[in-house]
Amino acid sequence: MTSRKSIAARQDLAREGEKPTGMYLILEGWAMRCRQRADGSRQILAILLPGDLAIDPPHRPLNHAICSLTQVRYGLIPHPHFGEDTSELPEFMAALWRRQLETASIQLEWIANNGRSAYERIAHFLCETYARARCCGLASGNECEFPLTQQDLASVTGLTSVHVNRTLQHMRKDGLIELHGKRLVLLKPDGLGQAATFDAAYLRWPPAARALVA
Amino acid sequence: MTSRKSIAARQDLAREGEKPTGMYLILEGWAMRCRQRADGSRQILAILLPGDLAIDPPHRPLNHAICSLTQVRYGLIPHPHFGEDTSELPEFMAALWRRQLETASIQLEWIANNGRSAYERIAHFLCETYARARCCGLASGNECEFPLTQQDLASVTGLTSVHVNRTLQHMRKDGLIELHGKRLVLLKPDGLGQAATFDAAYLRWPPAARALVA
DNA sequence: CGAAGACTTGAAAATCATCAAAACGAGTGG
DNA sequence: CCACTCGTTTTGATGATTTTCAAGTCTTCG
Repeated sequence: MTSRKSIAARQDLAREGEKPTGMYLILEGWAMRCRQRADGSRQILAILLPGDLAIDPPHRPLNHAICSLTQVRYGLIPHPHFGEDTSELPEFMAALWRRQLETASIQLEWIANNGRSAYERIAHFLCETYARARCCGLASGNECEFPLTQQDLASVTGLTSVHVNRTLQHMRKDGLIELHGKRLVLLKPDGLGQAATFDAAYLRWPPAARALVA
Repeated sequence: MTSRKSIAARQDLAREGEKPTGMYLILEGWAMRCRQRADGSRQILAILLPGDLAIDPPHRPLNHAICSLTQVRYGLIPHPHFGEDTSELPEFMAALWRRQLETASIQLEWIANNGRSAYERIAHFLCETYARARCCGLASGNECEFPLTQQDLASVTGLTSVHVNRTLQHMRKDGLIELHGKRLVLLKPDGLGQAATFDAAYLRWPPAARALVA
């Protein structure tokens, strides 16, 4: 890793238009891929948790930004080199490849959001995010840190914050969740999963990232 | 490549629940990733054109099917092996890696659909698909083959076929497209691109696939 | 305490879904 | 060539979902 940096909440790790010089490895805190739209609204394209890598094509301007949600510690790892004279460790390449396949699986699941209702979308995102947070050791019991505002949830799901608010109230009335003060509690994980048709199988959690962090 | 196969239109190359034994390389024809939902409706998660690779985590059941849209010729390539004793060609690995990054870029773009209106979604899909088809040599002038029905378009965009129909009529009235008989014409590519806020930069087209096919 | 951001609420309007039926088109067999 | 069928496209009417706008309340934090 070339460097380790720290950055405050709600700042850019990389801006739209920049050409990434490496892969961003999140060491601590929450980050996201975030696109600014012409009308000023934002669209969140991915959530990055500790251990996650933001890998983008090298030498190409990003068409979105990579931003912190909370304070973030991160590292910038040079892009791997696959040429004849590669000096990369094979197990590093293997970990990277698995990671990328996992990322693709998560992205497919987000694409499936297009066919889901507001309630399903939000429920699915909460299930996924909780599961991922849990695997980074960020959850205890049925509870985890959750630094997204309802506005952020709206940017994730492509809904308005007003509708997110009402849908969350609906979920609370259904006794599925608690959500306040940057903290999420799954009161009925199974019920929520059912509402979201959530099946965690697409989430694999090899501790590849830990090898990279070490 | 272990084998080359041919399959009729609207058949499964791989079914949900199967564990893929390799990567599906499309040689000819159109294919898709397709999820069957509980209520019977389908959701199209990706379109696969000649030269495209469907790569999934090995040894894990697919949570969706890979199906043909038209008649398809394809090959099944063993998953790459990254161990110490890897026997893969470095340029093969490099091509594979670039391919996967490209796929991730396209997927991010589809995720952005969550924040788009029906008109934008459809316009964006048409732009992207035309651009990709063009790069496979499947387009001439502003015209290309387009084997998706309006029902398929609905499955891609997460809309109903009725609404897709009305939106297409709207586009025709705007003089942007012609679409009938499995053929798409972009009458005003720029106008359509503008309506979709489409920027082709995320599509890179290294002829990597050709190296794989050869 | 004050200010800024986040959350909540209500009413009206736009978008999109649902249901049902009709028109169109391509292919098949008589 | 015609009649028939099947899938696709088109149309209309109605209803649900979601957005928009605007205002109010609640938290958090300096």
